[in-house]
Amino acid sequence: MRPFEYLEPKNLEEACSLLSKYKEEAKRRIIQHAKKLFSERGYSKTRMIDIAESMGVSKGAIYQYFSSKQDLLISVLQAHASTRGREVEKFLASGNIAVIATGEFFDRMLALRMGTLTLSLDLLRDAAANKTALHWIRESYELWVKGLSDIIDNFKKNGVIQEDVDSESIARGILAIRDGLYSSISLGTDVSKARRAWVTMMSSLMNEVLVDPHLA
Amino acid sequence: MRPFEYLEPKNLEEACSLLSKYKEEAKRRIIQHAKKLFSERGYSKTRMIDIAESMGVSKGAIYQYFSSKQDLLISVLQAHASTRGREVEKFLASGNIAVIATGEFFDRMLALRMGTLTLSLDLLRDAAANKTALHWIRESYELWVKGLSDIIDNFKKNGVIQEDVDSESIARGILAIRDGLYSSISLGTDVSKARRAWVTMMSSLMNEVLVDPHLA
Amino acid sequence: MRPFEYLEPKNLEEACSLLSKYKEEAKRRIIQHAKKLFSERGYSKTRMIDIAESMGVSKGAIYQYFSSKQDLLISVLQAHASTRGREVEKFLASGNIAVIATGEFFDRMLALRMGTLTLSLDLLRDAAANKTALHWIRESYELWVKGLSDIIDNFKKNGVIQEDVDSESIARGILAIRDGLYSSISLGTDVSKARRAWVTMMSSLMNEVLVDPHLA
Amino acid sequence: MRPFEYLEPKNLEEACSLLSKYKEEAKRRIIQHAKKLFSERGYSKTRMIDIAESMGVSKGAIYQYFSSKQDLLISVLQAHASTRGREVEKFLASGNIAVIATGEFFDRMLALRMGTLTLSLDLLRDAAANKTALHWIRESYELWVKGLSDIIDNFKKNGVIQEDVDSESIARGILAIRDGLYSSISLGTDVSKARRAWVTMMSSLMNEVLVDPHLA
DNA sequence: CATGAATGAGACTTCATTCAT
DNA sequence: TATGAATGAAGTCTCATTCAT
Repeated sequence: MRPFEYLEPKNLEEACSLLSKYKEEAKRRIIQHAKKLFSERGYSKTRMIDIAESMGVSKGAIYQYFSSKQDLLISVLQAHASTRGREVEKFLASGNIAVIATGEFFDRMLALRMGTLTLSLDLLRDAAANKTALHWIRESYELWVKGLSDIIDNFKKNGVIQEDVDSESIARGILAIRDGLYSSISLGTDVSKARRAWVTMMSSLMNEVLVDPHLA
Repeated sequence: MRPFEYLEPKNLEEACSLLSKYKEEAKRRIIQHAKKLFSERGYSKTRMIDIAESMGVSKGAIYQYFSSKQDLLISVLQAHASTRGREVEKFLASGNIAVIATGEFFDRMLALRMGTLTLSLDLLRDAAANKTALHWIRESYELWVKGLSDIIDNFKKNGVIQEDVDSESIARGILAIRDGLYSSISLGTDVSKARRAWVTMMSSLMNEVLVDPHLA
Repeated sequence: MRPFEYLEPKNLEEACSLLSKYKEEAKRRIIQHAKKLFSERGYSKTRMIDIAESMGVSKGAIYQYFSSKQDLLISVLQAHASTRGREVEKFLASGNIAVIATGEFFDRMLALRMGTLTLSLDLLRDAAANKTALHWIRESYELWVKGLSDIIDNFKKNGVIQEDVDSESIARGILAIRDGLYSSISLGTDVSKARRAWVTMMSSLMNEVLVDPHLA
Repeated sequence: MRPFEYLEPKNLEEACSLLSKYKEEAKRRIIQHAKKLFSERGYSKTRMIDIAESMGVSKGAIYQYFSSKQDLLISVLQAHASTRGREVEKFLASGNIAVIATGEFFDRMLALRMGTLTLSLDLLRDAAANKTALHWIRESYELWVKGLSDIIDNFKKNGVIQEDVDSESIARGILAIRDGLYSSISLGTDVSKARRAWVTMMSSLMNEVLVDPHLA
């Protein structure tokens, strides 16, 4: 069985194009399934055959696209990092800082973060993982910090946030609450309780840092 | 080689007592070393021989004290849970809420938390782990939440903290920041940056919840 | 290397059929080799690698067909039990009771019995073996007893054997001689001496139980 | 704990004597317990600690008397062989051949034979066992054959048994029935059924070989 | 002489990876 | 390109044996 649907090409050019697309899509699907399983069970406890079976293909098929399990992990993380880049952009797009203190915001963010933490920690402990992948993880975390800091700085310039707040520390604090609450959810905490904690903490924070807390 | 030093007994009674203590101590030391490695490398990636070699004994020796790797993990977690209980007590003993917003407090807490997060997530994904262990982890987390909530409630009664704050949500938020910052440290963030973020976040929070913020 | 020869399929249907046959045959061959070694060396002293090497494959290959050494033993016994069923049928097919007292009969029977005794005793002592396997062994032994008893009863009806003989006891006695002589052969007794003992004992028995001993 | 009771010596000579006796007895007890377990569970599946625990001593104690598990097995078999010699003697002491065809005789014989067969087969398959032990087993089996043959020959001389019977074959046949019935009992056959088969077979045989079958 | 903690060779089993089809 | 049987390195666990006490 093929990991991605096969379309009948009409000529050589289209055949090449379809093949290329096919391979692209096949890789994407493998990464998608691998990410799901790595996040759920952890890297070591996920077998290549688990990934293959979750897609309905054979083990061998995966090796057509990835040279090893390590390579697949790296690809999963790469894909993750680029997704994150887009997450940050979306985050930046939001015009009003106060939305951060809402339950909706929490839910949306949670969905994006899902699985990332365990994935990152797994790779981190894998001695065999190459330096590049490690670098991506760290860099992508700092990307978040930087992105959030910049937003805060922007709001400072616009007079929405007070001049004297430590943007980077606030950014790190917000991300920490996100990750900490996510971990607690992994450990069994109700999402509703975590959401409430988020709203409470963010509301307090907004009260402190906003020039005009009435906006929050 | 013995995993724990041998002390010369003076009589039969003392010999028996020493033997018992010896086994106790041997178990404790194995748990200690296992905890360190499980935390650093993860459960799957830590081999029994790694633990044995880190203690300077053979792998067979470990099996005198623990029937399997799983059993050892459970014991590590049990030991962890009981340690946590004591942590909560110490935490409760601190009289002044405002110390929470200090770097010293952060450092002390970090030391206690070291290794817990990764350990917990690892077990969580280990399908073979028994329900009891899972229960301990969740329970011990909720113990923290409860302990912290109670402290906050106490301060409310004493008029130190405002009546209308949501104690549980604040407690969850504080623990989330702790865990999130710890994770970021695992991922490579400087401890100093994490500490600054902690102090910033906690100071803001104190300003919000304390009746008389000047105390903070 | 494959444990069983590969045959070129002519079409898809045949390919599927061959694949299925291939796996069937592979299992059969593993069982065959395992049976030989278990019988010769005993279950405990036969390593999985011994079986694999005796077939010219790697030990991993065996685990594609059997989930554990225990599982393989069970399968060996199952195969044995079904073979025995066929033995009993062949035995029943023989029309003349007197052939039982011949050396040829002994040789043929010995070949069928080869390996069974030690195999059975081995399993019997293996506490981990499941009840089902134990049941098979016992049942297949009683199948022999029943089969032989029925033959004797038939000969009683036909007036060949005297009415007052205890069919079941005679059946058990005959099987006991068979097994006892086989054991002695295992312990080093010459086959020729065992064969002579068989003929002597069976001739005596026939003289006793036949209505007209001249037939013997 | 000591494997054999300790008696207070009164002088040096007595001390030496007691020590010697003590060691003798300790060996005897170990052999006794080892024989029981080897027979029940088989050599491979019996652990040194099982033997030690069945006696209430430590593993180390056994190594004071036997250099290895193999050595212990050899000793068990040696002890067995010498016991057998005495069995044969007792057998010879019985004056009346016809008692052989009784249930009492069967029961007595069964008790003596218990465990021997599996023990012998176990050693036989143990490649590491030395040639001497193998020789003992075979020799002791032939000792039985010879002993029984001699008795039959004696009865021939006394005119109790017919002159033309093949003593050795009859002897082998009788031993085969004994061993075969014992095996069947191991496999789950009722002792009562086995006993009845024995009596039936032996009665038939006596009828054939005795000069005056009325004695039987 | 007895003990039992420690050792380490060796067995079973898993699973990433290869490769013939 | 897809398949899945075969491979074999590597990990867990057992247990005979040693040896300090």
